[in-house]
Amino acid sequence: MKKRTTLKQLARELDVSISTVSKALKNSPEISQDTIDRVKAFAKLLNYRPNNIALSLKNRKTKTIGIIIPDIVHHFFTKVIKGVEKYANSKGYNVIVGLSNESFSNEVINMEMLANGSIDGFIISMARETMQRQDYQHYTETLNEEIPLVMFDRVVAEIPCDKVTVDDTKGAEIAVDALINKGATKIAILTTKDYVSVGRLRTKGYLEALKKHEINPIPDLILKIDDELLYEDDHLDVLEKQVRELLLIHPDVNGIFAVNELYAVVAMKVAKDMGYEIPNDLQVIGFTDGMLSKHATPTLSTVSQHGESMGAKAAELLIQRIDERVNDLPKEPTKTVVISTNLIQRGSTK
Amino acid sequence: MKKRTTLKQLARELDVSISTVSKALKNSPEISQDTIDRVKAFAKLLNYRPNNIALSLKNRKTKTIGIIIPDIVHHFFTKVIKGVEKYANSKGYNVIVGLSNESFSNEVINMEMLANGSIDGFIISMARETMQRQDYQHYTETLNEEIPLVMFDRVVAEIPCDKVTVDDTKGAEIAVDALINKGATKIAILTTKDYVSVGRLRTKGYLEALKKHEINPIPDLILKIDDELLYEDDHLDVLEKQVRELLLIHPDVNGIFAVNELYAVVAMKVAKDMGYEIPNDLQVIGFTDGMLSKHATPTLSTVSQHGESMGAKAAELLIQRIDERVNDLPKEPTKTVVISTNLIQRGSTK
DNA sequence: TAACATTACTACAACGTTTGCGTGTTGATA
DNA sequence: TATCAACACGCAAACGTTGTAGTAATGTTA
Repeated sequence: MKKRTTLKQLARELDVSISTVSKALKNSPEISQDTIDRVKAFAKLLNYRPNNIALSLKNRKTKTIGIIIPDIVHHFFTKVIKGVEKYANSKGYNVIVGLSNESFSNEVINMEMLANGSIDGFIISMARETMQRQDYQHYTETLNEEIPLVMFDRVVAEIPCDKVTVDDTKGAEIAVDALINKGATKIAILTTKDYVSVGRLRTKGYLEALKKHEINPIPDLILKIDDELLYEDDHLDVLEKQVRELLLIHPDVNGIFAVNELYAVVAMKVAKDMGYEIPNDLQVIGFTDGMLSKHATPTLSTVSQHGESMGAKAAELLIQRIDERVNDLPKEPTKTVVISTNLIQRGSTK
Repeated sequence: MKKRTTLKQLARELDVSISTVSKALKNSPEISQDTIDRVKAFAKLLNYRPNNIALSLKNRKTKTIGIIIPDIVHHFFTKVIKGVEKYANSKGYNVIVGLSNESFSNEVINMEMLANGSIDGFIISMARETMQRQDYQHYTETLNEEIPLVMFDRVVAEIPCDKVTVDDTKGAEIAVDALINKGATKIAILTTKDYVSVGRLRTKGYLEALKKHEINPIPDLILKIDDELLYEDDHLDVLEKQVRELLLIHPDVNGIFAVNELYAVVAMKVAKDMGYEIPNDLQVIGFTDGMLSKHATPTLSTVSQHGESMGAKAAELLIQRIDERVNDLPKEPTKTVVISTNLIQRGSTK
């Protein structure tokens, strides 16, 4: 295997010491201009570039951050990665991606693979299974080892770390509020099981909006769908069936709020099939502004989560913590940054 | 900053040498069972884990591969990453992601950041700007340094490296063939400018299918859209306008083949607006099987690219090359693996 | 001309591992 | 009681850097 150019090689060929070469390349005043020029010329000739791994070892930091997400085939997470990457790159950091695939053990394994010194800190959104098991040991261990950790979107209060979330409750409330103001009187919600924090919080926002308008919530109209079927195509028909049943029993539903865009799109499809006209008979609002929302028919009004901002913010918080740690600065208390949502009005509402 | 447990610490506290600790942890026969037990117990107590960076330095390999893609907010690339990650992880590799954002300089910078020893090899899909400029110096340099490189999807013949592509021509041909067999007689194509290899090749397939059926291609029906507006929302209306004009001039078009799903979905939208009924008046087939295809109305028939397989295959090829290099095996000639496409029939065709 | 400052380097340790080889201590054998 | 394995461990080098401290060879000052 051909070896890359190293200081040692340059030193040997130029007949000076390794330190001289190192210093010359850094324009150290200790070295004569003459030598500096010679070294630099030769280094360029051999296309020398310092070995990052050696630097990481010496400096005890890798300038790399790890991001662990449940699924990459997902517009929201993808936006977050983009935000992380942009910010991280601007600070000279690289980004290494781990996919938990919604599995607890994958999450643990991935974190362990990276916590061996490969990264300076983590950005994480919990796997579904981790939320279900409520087993957070790997997070606390990471923190015990003083590896900084920032959680986003799917967070949990028990872990004392910086967090970036969306105001799920508020976002949902605003969406449902909008539906009501646009004339919807009987509003259903398509949400997830309660262990998914975002589903729970958005349901809360739904209820609060109803309360504000003195509408009594009807349990039938709250459809808690098993999150597992969210991205598995085979199960989408289950979702369809449930929505169909809902509309059969309550044909006068004239508003639907869905906690993600896929539920919303599926609901629109079922409703259209059943003869509803959107938005006249039935108005729909989703959550997360992705490709589907933009290109559904009709286009879907939705609560935008600003994934890219979330990613950038998470990266910012993480890098701050890394600096704090590396420079032995006093520890700031952990903070939770809430990114505000906003409602994007499109064709599925009046 | 708290330092992580190292062999040195264990050695000091156990009052043995560093080598003894290292060997004990590896169950070396040189070390007595008694010592092995003591060391292991203590190591577990202090939660010792070997420092990956030090290992990387020693072994001269990082067990990390870099993937550089033009855009992560894109279903296809996301699928590829997933495939890469899965395969790489199964082989003990990590994946570090670089985003070129379709920009040449970003691509170069990203590669340089990683080529400093941070990764053992690259998996790359070219940025649009790189294709336009046809400047491949950074690829050849990488190869000169003997850093293995695998290109996928957007590849270029000039670079002597392993490649993974889709049979774009064949895939397009099959799609157009299907349209014709289903009764379409006047078929338009929505494609990209020619510098985008996939656009060019798919157009070729379109022409071949027409030829096979002895249909004369009509230049008007070949719409070469500037790829730049593909993911920039502001420009989507330009696309819409072009499709609308096409249909106004040629109202008897009864088939559309689009080289990606977004073009297809937009075309369907315009056509529906203009009163076409899909698939009865007009049949549509797209390329790339993403979220949009599955959830458009009607659902979109499409040529599936099998992104995940492509990613897995690319990773496999790359890791083979890395092994080859590390173990100084004789160099296999470079190969190009073509992943076959298949046509998924859905609601937009009869 | 002895003492000292300056210049231009080199040596060395350290970051955390692994591993081939050397070595001191046993107990057994001749 | 010398000789020799076998055993259990330590030493040192190596991976590629950086930075501190040390050192020759000059030139400058008293």
